[in-house]
Amino acid sequence: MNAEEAETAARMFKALGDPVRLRLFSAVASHEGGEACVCDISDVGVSQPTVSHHLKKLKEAGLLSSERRGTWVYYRVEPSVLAAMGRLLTASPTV
Amino acid sequence: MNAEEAETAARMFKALGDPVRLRLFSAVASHEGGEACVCDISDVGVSQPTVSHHLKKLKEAGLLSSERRGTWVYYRVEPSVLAAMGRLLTASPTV
DNA sequence: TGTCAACATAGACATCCATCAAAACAAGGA
DNA sequence: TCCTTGTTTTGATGGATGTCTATGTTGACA
Repeated sequence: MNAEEAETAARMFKALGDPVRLRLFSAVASHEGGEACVCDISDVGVSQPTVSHHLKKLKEAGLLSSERRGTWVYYRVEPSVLAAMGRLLTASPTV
Repeated sequence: MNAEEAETAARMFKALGDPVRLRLFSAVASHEGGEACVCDISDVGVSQPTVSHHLKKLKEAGLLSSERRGTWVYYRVEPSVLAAMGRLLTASPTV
């Protein structure tokens, strides 16, 4: 694994390396339809701006995407990125 | 996912959320025999004490274990923890 | 147009973290 | 015992990060 690959992958792991973000991500992933509006997942113990801040981070890391529909903004997981991260962990050649 | 679970899992993701640590971890995992001494994997572009610092972090997160054999200290991956992290990502019910 | 609700941004602040140089520790050999 | 090599710990420092309050923006509706 070269420096560039490590940089990209680390950015994604880092995004999940915060308890609040991990709970938000998990809530979106497990929500009905694979997507959730912010109002559905905001009960993680921090203020609303903080939730918004963390969702932005997850989005910047490529783990979530968002779309506004009327009053609400819906977040959904990016399946391909998720699968890639999973492979990176389980496919480690622990010979 | 409750707060406590998130705390534990986030600690592991966080440990891999640094490019240097990710490269160190990958180097140990892909090294012959599934283990490597520090001298085998120190060429990641930072000073040797920094390497030691990061290896300690990975160890504290439960991702690596270490053992001293004579002059050298060998690190190896903890397969069970790795598998659990992989499951956490790929088993997300993206219904 | 005005108001309300959902969400995002800005700015401030305290804390954490990656990094290095220097020193300490551990083990083997002369 | 002294020296050399491999590894960890310590202490310092600059930068990143999580959190809040306050404010801005966007869209629905009367």
